[in-house]
Amino acid sequence: MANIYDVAKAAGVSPATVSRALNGGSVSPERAARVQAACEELGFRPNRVARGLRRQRSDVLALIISDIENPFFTALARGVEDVARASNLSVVLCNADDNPEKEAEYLDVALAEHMAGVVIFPASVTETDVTALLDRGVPVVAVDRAPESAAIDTVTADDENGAYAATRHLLDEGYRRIACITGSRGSAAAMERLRGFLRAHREGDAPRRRPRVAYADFRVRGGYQAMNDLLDLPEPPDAVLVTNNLMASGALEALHGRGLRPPGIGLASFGDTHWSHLVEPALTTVHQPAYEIGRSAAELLLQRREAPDTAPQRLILPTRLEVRGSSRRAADSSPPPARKVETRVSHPETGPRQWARLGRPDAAADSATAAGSAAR
Amino acid sequence: MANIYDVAKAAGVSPATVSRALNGGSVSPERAARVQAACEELGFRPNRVARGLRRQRSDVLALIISDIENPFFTALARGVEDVARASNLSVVLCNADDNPEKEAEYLDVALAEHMAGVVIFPASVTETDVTALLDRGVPVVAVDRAPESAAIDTVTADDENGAYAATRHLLDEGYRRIACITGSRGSAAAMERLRGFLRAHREGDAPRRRPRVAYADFRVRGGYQAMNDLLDLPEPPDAVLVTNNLMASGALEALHGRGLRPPGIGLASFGDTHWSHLVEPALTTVHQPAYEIGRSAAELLLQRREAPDTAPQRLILPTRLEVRGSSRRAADSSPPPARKVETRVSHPETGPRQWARLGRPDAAADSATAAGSAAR
DNA sequence: TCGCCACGTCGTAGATGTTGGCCATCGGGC
DNA sequence: GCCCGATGGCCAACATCTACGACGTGGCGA
Repeated sequence: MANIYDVAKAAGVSPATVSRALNGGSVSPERAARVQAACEELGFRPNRVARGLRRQRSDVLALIISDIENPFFTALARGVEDVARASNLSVVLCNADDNPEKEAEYLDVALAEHMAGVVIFPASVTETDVTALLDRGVPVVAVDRAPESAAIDTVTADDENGAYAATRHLLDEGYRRIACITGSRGSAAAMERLRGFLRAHREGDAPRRRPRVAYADFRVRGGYQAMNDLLDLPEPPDAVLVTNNLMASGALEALHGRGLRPPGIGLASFGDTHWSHLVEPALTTVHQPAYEIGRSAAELLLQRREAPDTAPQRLILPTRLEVRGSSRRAADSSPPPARKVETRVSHPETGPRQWARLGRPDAAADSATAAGSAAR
Repeated sequence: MANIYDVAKAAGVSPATVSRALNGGSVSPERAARVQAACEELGFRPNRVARGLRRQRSDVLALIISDIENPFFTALARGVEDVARASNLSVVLCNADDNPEKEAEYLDVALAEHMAGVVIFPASVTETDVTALLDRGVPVVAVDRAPESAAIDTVTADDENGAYAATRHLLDEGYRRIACITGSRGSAAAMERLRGFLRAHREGDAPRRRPRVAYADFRVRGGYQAMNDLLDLPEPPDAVLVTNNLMASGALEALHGRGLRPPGIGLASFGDTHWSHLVEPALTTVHQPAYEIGRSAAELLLQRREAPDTAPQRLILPTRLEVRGSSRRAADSSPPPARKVETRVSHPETGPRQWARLGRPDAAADSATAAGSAAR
């Protein structure tokens, strides 16, 4: 492939002039045109590897998550990539599977590749060490949890209020023995959600008894077992808040196994809304703004790239309660249309539910078109 | 950060010896040990950018798909990344949104970055042009469709037999007016699936009338509208085969809107099985081996990297029919356990359904554990 | 009118960090 | 003594960007 010397020769200028012409240096219009013409004629594309070596930084950023097959991360990844693309950056995808060693390997690669930045969902608050990156001036933004090793930008969802709203909703529907299936005590998100759940129980009209809490592992099987354990209690709950999408899937499976459905049992969960409006029993969900979290994380990264020495920011994005399923008080045979609730403001929903989250920038007119993607 | 000269100085050898010590050249054990020690002391990591420049190829491969938010691509991406990681490669993720221009930009980047290879789901059979990559010796593997511009390795699912099995199943259940909602005529996969659907109708016990086919756009809204159109016919179908997961979501939405469910209407679809066992009406699905397609594509890429001049391969992976929902003939109030059918061999299913596809290599004992990932 | 200075433009050379080719050296076996 | 293999050092190459210096021109003051 043609290199910058070939172009220089063809345009009758020096390589430096070609570089300046392409990267916004001061070049006379006449020469710039000659360079432009030579580039097109030779099909010249600057070698990004050589550029990266010389400039000491690449146009690639790393996204380290636990598993792209989790729809939460899927939407997050899309948010990151959309922002990156707008700045001519590429995204490398790293599935660390919640394994600190695997994660450390990827962090090493990010360092060795001189990457432009890292967006990370830390596998562990204590073990994840990003100081090597920071020392080298590579910006790092954490999602959901902040590693202890350093103070860095963080983006989170408003887990506490989301859990509060969902619990409040179950209480309003008349459920009185509400349990919570949450994640391990090591997860900040799990604790936040539990906090919101408990806060709703401290209000005036809530039952006085202490609500039951099951700690599972944020995985399908964990949700399945926790739900079965709860249902086996001598006094089983009449409603359950499940704090992530995978466990919700397992919990639903358990309910299916026993033929339980509302209004016999109330169910609310955190998670995405791809399919939760289609399942039975209908699932009220705390929608997490995964796409927006990804966007924000990438934007913080770009900001920090420009201004490395500003104080770390902590961003908390609002969640949204999507209410579905028949109310216990007004037991209705046909499912009512979903309502979306954000900070207690509700508005009706029209048309078929979209597969993708709303708010993609290019999805203004018809979000299904932009979001849907094609085949399969 | 320390470079190879620092290490050489610290170890008392030349930079070339350091390079050989790290890359498997012939170095005396004594010096190799000194180099090793120096590396660790200085925390030396070879600069992958410089290495890429010198070696004229990088350790990164591109995955160009239409949208990572589609679970099919999500599983595919995971398959690609697992194989890549085992060979110390990284994966950059590119969402082309079925837009040939966006796709061309990403192909350009792959060229400019001297990437190790490209796995692509072509946005268009006619417009997608990968010859520039091939000319530069960059291996390209196509998934699902083969671009016309060149003969390259391809990996596909056995769409035709999958559609046949699903249609056969609906016929066996006693449905007689089965319609098909498929994708645009431009998609090879859509045509393959339609072919299987029609083949099942040509068998002895099938109804003589010509089955109705709706061409939609492989998107949620397309499935919703197509289903509504079918139901508005004077003689609506009593069962429908939907040929992708997004349209299936829309079709289900339409059925919900009319309160229809089996055995009043039969439904089968292509797609993933994350949630299809939880929805109502229960969805019989043609499981596509997305993860395995990703693995195979990446493996073909690595093979071609080693042996560039072998003839292009065409790989077709089997699909699997996952039967659910009450049979029309033996109308059963409680849903029977799912059966999995592959080439007409069925085996019973136990335990809660897993979120992730089976077959992840490290998921032997408990696939939920490996697949589940953590928080959210 | 001449000279100096400032500015815009351009070319040369060097730097980025690694690897591989080439050659020299050394030691052992025949 | 010769040859061969193993080992290791030097140098160049990969393709780009940028610091520095040079050159020309135009303006302005003397």
